[in-house]
Amino acid sequence: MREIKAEIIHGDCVNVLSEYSDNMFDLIVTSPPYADKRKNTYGGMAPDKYVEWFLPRSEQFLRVLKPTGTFILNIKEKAENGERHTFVLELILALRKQGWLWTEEFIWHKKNCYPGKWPNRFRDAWERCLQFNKTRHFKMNQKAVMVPMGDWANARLKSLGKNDVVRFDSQVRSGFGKNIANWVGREKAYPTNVLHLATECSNKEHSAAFPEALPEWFIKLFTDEGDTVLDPFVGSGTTCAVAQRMRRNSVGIEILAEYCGLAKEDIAVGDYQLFEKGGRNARRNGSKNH
Amino acid sequence: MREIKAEIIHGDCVNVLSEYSDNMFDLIVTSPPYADKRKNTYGGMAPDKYVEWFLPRSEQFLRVLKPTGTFILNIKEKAENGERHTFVLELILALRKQGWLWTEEFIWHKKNCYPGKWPNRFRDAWERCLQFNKTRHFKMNQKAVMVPMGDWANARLKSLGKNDVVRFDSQVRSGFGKNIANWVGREKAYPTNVLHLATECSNKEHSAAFPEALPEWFIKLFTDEGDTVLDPFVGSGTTCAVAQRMRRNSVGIEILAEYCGLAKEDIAVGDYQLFEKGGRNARRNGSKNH
DNA sequence: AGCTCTTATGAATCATTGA
DNA sequence: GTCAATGATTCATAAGAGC
Repeated sequence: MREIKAEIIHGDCVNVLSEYSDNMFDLIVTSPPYADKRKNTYGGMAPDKYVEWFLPRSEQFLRVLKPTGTFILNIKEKAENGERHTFVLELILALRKQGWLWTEEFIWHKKNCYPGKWPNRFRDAWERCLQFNKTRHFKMNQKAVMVPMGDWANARLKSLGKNDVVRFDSQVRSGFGKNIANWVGREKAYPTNVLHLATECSNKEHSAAFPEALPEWFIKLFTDEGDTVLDPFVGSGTTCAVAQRMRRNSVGIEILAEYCGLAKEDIAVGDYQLFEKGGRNARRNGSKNH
Repeated sequence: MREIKAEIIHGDCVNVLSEYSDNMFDLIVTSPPYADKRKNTYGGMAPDKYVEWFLPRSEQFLRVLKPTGTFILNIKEKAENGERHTFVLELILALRKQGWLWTEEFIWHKKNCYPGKWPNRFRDAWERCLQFNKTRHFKMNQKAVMVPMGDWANARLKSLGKNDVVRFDSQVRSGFGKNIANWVGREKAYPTNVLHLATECSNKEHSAAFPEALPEWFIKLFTDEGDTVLDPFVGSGTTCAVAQRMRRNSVGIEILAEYCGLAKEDIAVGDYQLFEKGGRNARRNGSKNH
């Protein structure tokens, strides 16, 4: 078996990537810091400056991505003064001008979105997962995501517990998944461009930007084993941990030193997890269990 | 009981609305012709020209909508040459320049979306429902659209024990205090900005732009009984039929005569009036309708 | 195992207060 | 006034504990 490498690099991706050659990566999947009024958070920048800040970075992404590669950008605009901010729309337009193709917009439906109540707004339960490409002919393994539950379902088809039905329904939302028994021997269904995932609510001290299932899904869809994944805003290292577990090489870049430390721990545990064949949650709490 | 009126008017909404006074409508909800679909029937509306075509119409919408009213625009860009077209993004930006507030973007998740398979694209299972307003203080009846609560509340409300009010400590972190008193006597929760509705599989010959549940939801949310709803691209009349059933007055405008006929059938005899653009004079098509 | 019940918590938003 | 910080509101999910 070939060795799988996962690197976490401390620095600003615009600088770090400038030292990489062209056409290195098969997939870029990331959840950049959102524009925010609060200056003291993660490098917080004003929404008005966001596009200007992003473009030099995406220029590097465009260069280091293979022609058959894909760039997935998870982002959502905040409400401000009663309005949705338009910086994401402007970013899409600017990226197209930069040379990207705006291939698709996936919706991540956050089933357990943040609570709250306001006089003229409901809770925000979705985020954008924007797909950009360099060419129309990119790699896409549709079959890899045909079985939403993966090996898990095959192992459990015999028992047919209540939870099996529930989890299947929540993944597919297709209306025909009432009973997992119907699924046996049936032709597998392709997913749509709407992803139903819960955010992770674990007892951890630091929060991941997105749940592991999100990068996992895109890595399955847009890469093969042995390919190389980049997350230029890797945060606590979720993307690299998932990539390693799935036997994809990965490079994660993070500007905040304290996150880099966490990210490296995550990889180490993930490496161990290769033998476990356990779920995501097992890996999260791995240190407790072993 | 006051009488509820439903009018279907044959004509182009930009002309028809010019004869209406300011501030007439409480809600505008519509699903306009998509840019690339009915190109031949609507006079060559290429995506590139869409914004230009739309703005004179939305200028009328802005004028005839009450300050407390809401404009809901159901729209989705199609994929063309492997890319999503950007005309909807450009439209949002243009509408803001025109004076609209872009208050929210609801996602309509189409549970049973159109089947099909493509080499590098999954089925499109969602559409945008863009919410625009004239002011920040618009009418919104949140209680009217509440949904059954998750199961956890049922069990929870019986016990009402202990530290249900804890987490109020609220010193570190922006964690919520959970004040169980807010749940007493409640069986329903507020929805989110993601709508899960199936498309309708009716046997009608025309293709319904949206299922009845969609205008119904927004009419519930943004109007009271006796209010007045406008659909400037009413098509087969779905919006007016729903409005009448919910005891809201409505005006539907449609440029295609054959759709006007269908719309007429949808509305109970005696409760609707069908007008021709440009006045009540008997004209060429008048005999067909009356 | 397989239930139920308990508990923790998350890329949120707005009105108000303070500098 | 303009901008930043604080307080108030709230629900789906999963881990863990108990039976």
